[in-house]
Amino acid sequence: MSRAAQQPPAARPTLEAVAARAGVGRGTVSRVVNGSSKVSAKARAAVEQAIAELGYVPNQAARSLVTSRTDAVALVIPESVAKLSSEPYFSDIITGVSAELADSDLQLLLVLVRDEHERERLSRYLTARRVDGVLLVSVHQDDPLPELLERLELPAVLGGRRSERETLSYVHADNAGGARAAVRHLLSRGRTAIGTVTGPLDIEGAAARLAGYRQALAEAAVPADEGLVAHGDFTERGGREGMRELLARRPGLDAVFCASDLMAAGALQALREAGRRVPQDVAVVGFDDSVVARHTEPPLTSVRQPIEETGRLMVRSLLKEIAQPGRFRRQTVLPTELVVRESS
Amino acid sequence: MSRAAQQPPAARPTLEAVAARAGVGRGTVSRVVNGSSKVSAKARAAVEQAIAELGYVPNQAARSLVTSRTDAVALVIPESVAKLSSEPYFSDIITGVSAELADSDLQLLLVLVRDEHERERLSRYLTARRVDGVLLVSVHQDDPLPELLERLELPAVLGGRRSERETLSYVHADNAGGARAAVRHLLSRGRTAIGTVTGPLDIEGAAARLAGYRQALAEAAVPADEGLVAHGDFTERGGREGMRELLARRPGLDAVFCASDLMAAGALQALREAGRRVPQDVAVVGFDDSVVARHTEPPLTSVRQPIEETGRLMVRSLLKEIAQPGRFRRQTVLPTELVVRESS
DNA sequence: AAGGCATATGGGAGCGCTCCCACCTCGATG
DNA sequence: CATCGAGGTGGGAGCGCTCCCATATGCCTT
Repeated sequence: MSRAAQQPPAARPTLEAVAARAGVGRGTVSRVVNGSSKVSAKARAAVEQAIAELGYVPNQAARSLVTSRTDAVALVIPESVAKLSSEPYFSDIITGVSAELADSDLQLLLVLVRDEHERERLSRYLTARRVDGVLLVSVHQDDPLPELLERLELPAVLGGRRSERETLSYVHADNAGGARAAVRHLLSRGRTAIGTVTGPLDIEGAAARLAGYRQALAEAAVPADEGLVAHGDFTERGGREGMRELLARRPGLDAVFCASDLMAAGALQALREAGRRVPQDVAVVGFDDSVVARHTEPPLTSVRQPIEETGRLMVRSLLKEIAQPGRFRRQTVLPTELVVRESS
Repeated sequence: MSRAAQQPPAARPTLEAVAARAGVGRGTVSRVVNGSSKVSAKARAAVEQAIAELGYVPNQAARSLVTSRTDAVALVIPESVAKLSSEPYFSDIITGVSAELADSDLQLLLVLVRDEHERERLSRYLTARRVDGVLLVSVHQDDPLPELLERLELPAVLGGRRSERETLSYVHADNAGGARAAVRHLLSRGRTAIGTVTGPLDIEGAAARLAGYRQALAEAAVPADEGLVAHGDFTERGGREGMRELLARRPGLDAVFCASDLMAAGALQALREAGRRVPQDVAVVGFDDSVVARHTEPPLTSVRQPIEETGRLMVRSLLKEIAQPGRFRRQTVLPTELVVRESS
């Protein structure tokens, strides 16, 4: 007796069981569960009571099998460049995405792609259409994923874009504008020899920040000097090395714009190491206005971009695209804002 | 013609189609796909070729319907306390979990629980058994989720534990030991009036850190002084306020152990504000050895706990529990390590 | 009073898969 | 040479649901 009781972990009731209990047909129960309006008040009440009594919960697999919807979307984060934990960008994206998704009935699948092998796995997964849509952040120029998404006609929204002629939907911050504001700010502080440490230029956002830097200088009629441009990779180490390079090439520089806060933190280290005072000798500006910006010594002036908001908007675009797959691009650009602190 | 070609997005081939093409029965194809050994080499070759030619990918929903496995696990993060982005702990857990999951065929569902309403949703989700297992971090004393997991007999592993008599499987760091090491270190530096800012004590890890602090003092025969204990909540602000409180109550204190780096960063602010030098006047030690520890001024001495490893081990335990649901607890404690920097 | 229409309802068919059982081959055995 | 079992194989049944069509019900129109 006790054996029998413990063996089957309380088989879940089915639609059919609910129908029987409520004294209606399967169709009616299905209609109630899915919120159809074409059900009489009486039938609805009976069904709802039966559902409550039985503790009925729909079986998603069965539903999915017939509707071929999965009620899940994937957030894909290529982790090739930065570690999740050191790059606050990803955490904020996740927060925004999750928050916006909470009101829908969609589940969030998190997929970190570390290497070729894992990308392969993801491709198979997407080909199997195991999700209704995909959010993809930190896209590289030659990333094969966006193309795959287009080919599969899978609803997708990018965080960032591959180029200015992006064919997929995307949401991103006004990187060029933000960089421009940063450099103008440095100019307004009387700085003239302004260097920059870029991010990986195969990410359009990084390229746009470099372009913004150049624009601002050009507007101010400051002659271009490629010796003032060092290439980083968004990491702290990259920032440190980029800064050292700049100092070696142009010892007289009096300001630097870094394409990320993490790199700016690295730059601060290199400057300290070289005995330069910040901001007296060299002013520093970062990008992202992440947690680190407030904790460096001195705290960083930085370009704030609304990352969490980016995640939210990505979801909103994706939901629309899923609702009506008439794939028309939805491309959103969010404004940035300069936050001035002691480093400039 | 062109219309017809564009309408159906290339209906995916089914098991049946593969079987027809390979000239075998459905059963054989299923056996090949699922790696059964009871298939002749010839049949296997034929099936594999057909799969390749047709680009067949199994339909997970159909499979799930009959096996009632979902091939997905959920990582549940209650976001009530800290924001994902300011708390590097979560990012590292995610990284570890995702890495360890990559080799299995399980998908990672990320569920951030912000409020009662979302917890409700999660409960329904779990009741529907939409995942094969659950990873739950940052458990509170009175969190109803662990109980639900036990009731549902859903494989689950906690990051941390509810109490010392935890009945579920868990993985966590040796919090008490880490705190003890931190305080001993301060004692060895000649500090005697050592305060602490605790985390939320309904999290066992935070309580254990406080206990470790007390143990170390007791061992050294330092009389207990409740005036040296302030309560925080793991946030920077909490650390700042806790430190202010301590300074007000015990102006003569010469060291403080904070239960998280973020709180230590806040404490540094309060100390600066009060004109105390670190470490000359007051030594500071944090916990976690997160990114912020390296960026504060001065950089923080901190207790390193292997967070990513925690995530990995949680997954390993969960996989075992899923494989053989004979629910026997697997409880792992990981060592911590003191990292000494300039703040002490 | 008969017909017409909108609204509700029941239930068959079928989604793509795994499970399992019946069957079919062969080589080994008595 | 009949018998047996092990290894392979085909395919029926059925997982729980939605879709859709046939049918029923009630009320308004002429």
